[in-house]
Amino acid sequence: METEIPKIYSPDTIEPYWARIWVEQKLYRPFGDPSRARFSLVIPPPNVTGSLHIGHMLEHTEIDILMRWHRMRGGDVLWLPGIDHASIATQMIVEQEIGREALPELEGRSSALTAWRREGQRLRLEMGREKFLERCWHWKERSGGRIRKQMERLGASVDWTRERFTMDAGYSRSVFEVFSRLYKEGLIYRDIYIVNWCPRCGTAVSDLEVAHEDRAGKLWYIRYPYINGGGHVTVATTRPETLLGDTAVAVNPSDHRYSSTVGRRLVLPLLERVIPVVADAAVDPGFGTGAVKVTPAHDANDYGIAIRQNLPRVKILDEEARMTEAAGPYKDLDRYEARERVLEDLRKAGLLEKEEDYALSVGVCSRCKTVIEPILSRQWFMKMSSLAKPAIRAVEEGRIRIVPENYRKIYLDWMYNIHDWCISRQLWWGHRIPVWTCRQCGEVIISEESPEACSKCSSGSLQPETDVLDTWFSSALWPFATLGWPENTDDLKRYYPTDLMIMGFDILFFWGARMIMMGLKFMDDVPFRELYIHALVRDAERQKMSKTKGNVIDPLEVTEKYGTDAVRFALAISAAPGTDIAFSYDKIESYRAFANKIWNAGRFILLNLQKLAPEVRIRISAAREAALRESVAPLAATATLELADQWMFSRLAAITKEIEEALAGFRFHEASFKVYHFFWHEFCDWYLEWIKPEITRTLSPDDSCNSWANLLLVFEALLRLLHPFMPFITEELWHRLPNRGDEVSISLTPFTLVSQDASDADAEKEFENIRNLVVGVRNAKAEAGLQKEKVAALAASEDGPTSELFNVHKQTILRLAGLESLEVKWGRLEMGTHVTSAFEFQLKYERQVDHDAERSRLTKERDRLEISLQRVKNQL
RNA sequence: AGGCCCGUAGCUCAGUCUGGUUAGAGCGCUACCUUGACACGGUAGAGGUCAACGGUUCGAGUCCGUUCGGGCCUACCA
Repeated sequence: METEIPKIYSPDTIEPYWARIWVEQKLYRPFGDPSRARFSLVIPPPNVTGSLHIGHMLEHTEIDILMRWHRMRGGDVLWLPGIDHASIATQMIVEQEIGREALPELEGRSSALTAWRREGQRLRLEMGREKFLERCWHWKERSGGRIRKQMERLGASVDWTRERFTMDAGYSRSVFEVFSRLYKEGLIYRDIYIVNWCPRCGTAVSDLEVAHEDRAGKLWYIRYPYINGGGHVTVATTRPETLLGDTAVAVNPSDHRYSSTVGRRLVLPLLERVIPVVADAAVDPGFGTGAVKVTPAHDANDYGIAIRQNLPRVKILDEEARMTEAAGPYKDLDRYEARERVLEDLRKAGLLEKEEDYALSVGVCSRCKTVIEPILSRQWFMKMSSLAKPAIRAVEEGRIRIVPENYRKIYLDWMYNIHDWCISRQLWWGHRIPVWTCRQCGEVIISEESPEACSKCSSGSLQPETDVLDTWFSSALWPFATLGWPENTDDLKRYYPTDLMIMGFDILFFWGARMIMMGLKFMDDVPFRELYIHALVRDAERQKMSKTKGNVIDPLEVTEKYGTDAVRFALAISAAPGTDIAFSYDKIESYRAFANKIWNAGRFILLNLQKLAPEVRIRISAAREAALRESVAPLAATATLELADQWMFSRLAAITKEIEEALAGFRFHEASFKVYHFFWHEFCDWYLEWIKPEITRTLSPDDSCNSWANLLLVFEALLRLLHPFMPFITEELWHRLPNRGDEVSISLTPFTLVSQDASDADAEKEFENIRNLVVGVRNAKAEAGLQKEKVAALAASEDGPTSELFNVHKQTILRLAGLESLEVKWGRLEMGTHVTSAFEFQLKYERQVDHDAERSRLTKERDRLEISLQRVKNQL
């Protein structure tokens, strides 16, 4: 009975089927078995803000390849999935949604987004905190579900039973615990300090959330007259409007130009306030005039000067970046209107000395691109220096290995220069800071639930904190909070520290560094042992993908069009560590072709299997299976194997090892390229062609079926080798192959890659020698390069090479190439070859009817095997 | 102001860590093949002073230095 197998592989029915089965069967729960090698990883939780983009798909593909690989080697593998609440990003999106609902008529207009955001923000305040949070949770359900669907469709082998969300109850408990402990230790404090304020989002943001943009600006030189006449001091500034908040002019104490000026008093232009000239080492004498205006409330540097010099702080900008009461006549003006007015007035007063063009880098909100305003504000901070120290040591001592290595230095540089972290946000969506302040006595109460009364004075009048924590505060706890901390759960004991973390460079500081600090602080151990930084996916022109440029590749769209396996493979084969990926539809198409190639190789085997007479038995003996598993010395005694089988078995063992090495080093491109090339150009082009006559032959029950047994073993091993890269098609074909219980039996266990872990050391060595003659050349080089005298002696002697190793290679070449003799002279190997190409002549030789043509070809090859002594001699 | 990455075939990229095979792949291109797994295929082929210069080495795409071109990151640049 023949089953119809289509000529073209169609992933659109097969992939969703397996995706569903995998989830339903909860296949990817870890064993929890201590006798197995543990491998755990917690997912970098995607933001609930929307659906996954192609960068996520790359990240998940890389992780999934490793997870499946470790699982197939018998490991106890945990990949824990989850989602991040993404405080500021989600709040913005939900506001925007609310705005859109209120103003549907703006749909399609270019200004719609801004208007919706503004309206949404207004409506949020109107509906109040509770209602708004309901909306956010509603959004979370929708978006979280979408993300989960996408990951299932990708075939991500996560354990859904352990899925976490950064705001679920248990997780929030961890957040509270951490906050409370850090507060009690004095590592979290509340203070008035200069913070980065986004006037549009209405919240403080951390240094990391400020993006820098180069803009053309101007440097204005302004005269500040002495109070009692007799000249002026000129200062240079890029922000003249902040003059209104100046409380001093500062110079460097060692700047002789100003030594007599320090201590004198000036009249602040426009406002006529009297301000002193102070000396402070923070002033760079080389900038501008060497004298700098000091605006303590709106500049972090100046704030430092103000503290040291005991200067007053005048806040002239409010939280919407409008001028305050303190700005006198400029009150209520926007910061840019104020700038124009101030300049105009200075000009009129003759105090504007000159202006110069000046390239400045201006800080903008990384969310909404609004220019950030440094503002003096009361916020919560985390002290970082004591937390950073162990995190620096962990990386320096190699307890965490960062790959690629250049990121290690970047990490360390940042950690050495770390500043305190502003952790409070004036937002609603997120973990509310668990603090109440007594209105009576000012006592600060840390509590998970709303307390009844002040613990100190028993007053019932408590002021709750309204701010929430920076999203990254909770993310920093991810590796242990997801495993149940602060409870000492079995999962925590078994799977912490995790073995690996994979993330993009963009969140190394936001997240990676902070996880390391928090893990060391609360678990007294690193959160992960290796940190692999993956590349960015760009478009074919290496441009960043963005919706506005319209060059995004949507994972759902390409997955539907080409199949998940093809997209995964295209991503994996492009993923060279440290290099961004130029991604294109062309690429995906060529790996769809690869999937089809795999399909058709399988189809060929299955069709011919069906044609066999029912009484024909293919038996796979343990010895044959062992030959495949341990085929490290293919040319040794395994006499039952045809040459082609020996070759195939040896190549399979070699390539498996190479792929495993590549995966261990996160060289996904290398691993996938190897499996691609091997499957197509060695297995299909050579082996399958070689074995074809045997496979298509009509067999009788007396036939040994050796070729069939070999082919089935090899093909099945190849499916397993391919599985981490292309899980769907390999799963489908694997299930179509004859199984245990059928007459034709394949006894290799399904979840073991062919591996050479337990190989005989001598055999391995011989295999290495034979497989790669290049190694021999290297060794010859080492002898030649390092021991010149010895080489000179060798070169002088007529009887050629004396090296044992070299003779081995000579013999190998002779045997493989089927040559009668070979002239070998000591020196440089002109033709490099290895077992593949040697076997290729042999295979071709035997396949060709035309022996003469092949003989001349081999003669040609032999000529290229000539080793020339001349060069070495000349050089010596 | 520091730091990082990239420059290899017409295009997009591997290969550089660990120097040594005839520098590879995909797409595109040329010729032939609709052959019983696969035209999303096969066979054969064209196409490369590996950005430039200098150094180390018996040997450099690979290591070191300089320059040019492109991109990126960090920073309390007033």
